[in-house]
Formats: sequence, C-alpha cells, structure tokens
Amino acid sequence: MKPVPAGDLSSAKAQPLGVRSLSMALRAEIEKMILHGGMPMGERLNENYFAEKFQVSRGPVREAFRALVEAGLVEFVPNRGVFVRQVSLDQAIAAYEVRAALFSMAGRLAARRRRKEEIIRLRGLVHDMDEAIEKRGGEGYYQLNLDLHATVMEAARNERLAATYQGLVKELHLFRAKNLDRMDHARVSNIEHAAMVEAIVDGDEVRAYETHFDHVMNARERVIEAYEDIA
Amino acid sequence: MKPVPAGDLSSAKAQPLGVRSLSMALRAEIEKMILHGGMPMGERLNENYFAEKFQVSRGPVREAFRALVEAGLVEFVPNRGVFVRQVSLDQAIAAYEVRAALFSMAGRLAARRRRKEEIIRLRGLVHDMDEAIEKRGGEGYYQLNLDLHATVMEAARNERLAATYQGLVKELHLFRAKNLDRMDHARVSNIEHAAMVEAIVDGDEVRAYETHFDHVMNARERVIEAYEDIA
DNA sequence: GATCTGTAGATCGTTGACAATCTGACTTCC
DNA sequence: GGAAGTCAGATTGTCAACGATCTACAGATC
Repeated sequence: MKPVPAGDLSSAKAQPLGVRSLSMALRAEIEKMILHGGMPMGERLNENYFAEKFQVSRGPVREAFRALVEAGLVEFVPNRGVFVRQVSLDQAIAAYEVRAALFSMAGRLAARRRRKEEIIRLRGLVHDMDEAIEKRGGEGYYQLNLDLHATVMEAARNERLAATYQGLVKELHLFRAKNLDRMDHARVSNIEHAAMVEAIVDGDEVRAYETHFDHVMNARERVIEAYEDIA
Repeated sequence: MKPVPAGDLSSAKAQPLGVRSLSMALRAEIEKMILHGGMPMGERLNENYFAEKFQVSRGPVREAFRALVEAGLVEFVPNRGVFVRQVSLDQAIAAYEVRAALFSMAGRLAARRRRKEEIIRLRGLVHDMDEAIEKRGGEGYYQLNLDLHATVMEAARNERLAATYQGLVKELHLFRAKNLDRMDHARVSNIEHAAMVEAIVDGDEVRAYETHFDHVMNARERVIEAYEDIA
C-alpha cells in the first residue's frame, strides 16, 4: 500500500541504523566513519554522497551534520559544506589540558566514592597491563588502558563528567599524532597508573587529583615530543 | 567588479540575524530566547511557531534545534519534538563538579600564564566588588562577578577550556534554582575571590588550583542548601 | 607569460508539499 | 461511572525541486 520504494531501507542497505530518528542514526553512522573509518583530515563531506549511500534525502543528512558541528568533529563553511576537522598541535595541547582538568576531577571523585569491586577491578587492570608489557610485548595493552580510564570515570559517579570527557576524547581522535603515544612509554605510564589506583584505594582525594593530573599532563608532553619528531 | 546580485538578502529580509547561515543565526536567536527570554522548563518548542516568527521555512529551524540538542539546552523526543531541558538538582550538582574541574584548571593555568595587566584587572575587580557590597548594597556585584570569572578564563589562555566552560555555564542557567546564590554569601564569596587572585598573582599553581576549586565547590554546597529551603 | 574576466558545472541553502505519528476528546461498552 | 476503542486535528519526519553561491577552467587582455 505505502508508496515505499521496493527495497526497504534497513535491509536494502543492510545497515543497522537503529530505531532512533533517522538523523540521529545518521549522526552515529557518520561519526563512526570519521573516527574509525579514517576519513582524511580536511576532507569535504558531500551531502549528496551520504544521502545516496544511506538511501535517504539530504534533509536528515544536513541535520546530522549540524549535530557533528556542535560536537566539534567537523567544521562548517557557509555555501561550501562541512569538512572533517583539522586539529593542530596547539589545539591538541589545549584539549589535553582540558582533559587533565576532567580526568583529575574524576580521580578525585573516585577516591571519594569508590566501591570495593571497583578497587579490585582497578588493581586487576594495572596488574594485567604489567603482564601485557612484560610477557606479551604490549599485546592488549591499548584496550586495558581504555578500560582503566573508563573504570575511573565510572567510580567517579558523575555522568556529566563522563559525557564531557568522552566528547573530548573523540575530538582528540582527530589529531593525527594520536597514535604517537608509543609503547616505549608504557612502563612509565603504568607506574603512574599504579600510583593513581593506590591513591583512589586509600581514598586520598588530593593525591588522587595530583596523580591523575600528572598522568594526563605527562601524556601531553609526550605528544609534543612525538610531534616534533615527525614535524 | 564582482557581479553583485541585484537584490541583496540582508536588506530584503530586514532581519538582523547576522551574516552567518540561516540555521546558525536561528540557533543563536533561539538560544537567547531560552536563556534570557525565560521559556518555562519543559516547554515544547513548536517548529511552525519559530518558522513563522522568523519568516523562514521549517528546515533551518529543525537544524537549529539539532545544534541545541547537542549543546544540551533542549531535549529531543522522536515524533514529539524538542523540549526545554529540565535540570534536576542531581544534574546541577554533577554540573557544578564539572565546573569545579574546569575552573580550578583555569586558575592553575592563569597562575602559570598571567600577565601584568591581568593582575591589575583582577585586583581591581575584587576591590570593586568589595565596594559594591559595602557601599552600594550589592549593586553591580553580579556583573563584576561575571567579569572576574571571565578574566581568570582569559588569563588561562586556553580557548578550548573557555568554550567548554561557557557551554556548561549556559546549561546551568536552565537550573531553576540558579538565582539562589544570594547576596548573603557575597562577603564570604569575595573573600574567596581575594584568595584566588592572590594565588594567581603569586604564580602559585597549587594554591590557585585549591582556591578556585573550593570556590566552586562551596557554591555547589550553597545551591544544595538553598534548594532544600524551597523544596 | 601572467593576470583578470566570464562562463559552466557542481554543491549548498531554502522552501513547500506530502506521509507518518502522536495527542486529546468523544463515543461506546461493560 | 469507569475503561477501552475510535477519530479528527495538530505536529513532526521526510522528500524532491528551485534558486543562490562557489570552484575551476578556458579565453581574453595587457
């Protein structure tokens, strides 16, 4: 009955766009393409291209773009379109400082609000990362590192903080030198992790703040160094 | 000479919406209405209403809404529309903690990067606020307070930090108890300001962090108290 | 040979129309 | 009298088309 085109969206594209509104689903899909798919920085996002790719009109695509602009993943130029955002070293440095602010607060709150199971999990992660470095040549370290940071955020029990932090980390993915935090630093980094976790375990807010703050600011320094190597 | 179109838009529309794209201008305008105009919390924003009000089609209005959703000022419900966001006490508390993280970082960076003229300005503001309290019954205190916070942010010299902070402050405007930070606390508050400024002047990063952190967290406590009075 | 000008193609900005969905009130039935 | 079903009106979701703007390239001018 309905004048729906022969092949329906979800199956035709074989894309699990979800049940949300079309533009919300598109936003998530395009975001994934930018972050994981690896679209070149500065690349222009063509509205017609995405409209055809997902078999929708340009309206929802445009709405998805607006949301991505606000999220800081793309830049908008009137009458030109949107472009995958270029993140300069200076901007990355600034973002690391914001990250330090947020993450050190998370550590501080985690020290105040931690629960027994989180303490166990945190200590376990530090131990696993040690083993990943010493016994498996760094295999699996990256994921464990993400887990550790996520667990600290969880222990802080502040969703607003977690959401802001997440948005910032996404943005930092756009920085081309993101992968410069090499395995050389894993040992040093994990010593910092241990100090962070013990401060949380002790419930020492000030020490938790300091250790978490230093951890991110040290990462900031390493990024600067690494960048200068390739520049 | 460039082929300038006969009838140019800006005058034809006779709308001082600015030179940016239509949806960007709408976003700013609607945001102003929500924050200053005082739209009731939970109010639904009707697309047709805004389209007619600004003499545009619904497309740009919808795009403006998407941006406001991402900014956290309105909530989106599929097939229902967008609503002015309701901010609960719990959410406000969480937001104050994020604010403490950002502002204490600003204080810390300001202590590191301050310039002579900013020192003069900061001390002047604290002095003016004292006079506003003692000699003018609080007249002008509110604006001076905003100026002080803005000056600290400026001295921190981190645009990303400032932008994140600004977005958060906007969101806190949606909290109905926002005006509960009454003049009773101005004296205490300004003593805190003095401590903050002196820490920045001394270039003492740790003390700057602590004083700024405490200042926001104390404000958080006062909001909780005030909320309980009216609840 | 370099710069400027004009045109063509492509892309964005906006609009108005139509389909899908929801809200709220009225009717009907138990 | 209260609960469930039904229907009209209003609102949102999506689309296709038109007008405006920009980029790039070819040709003319100095």
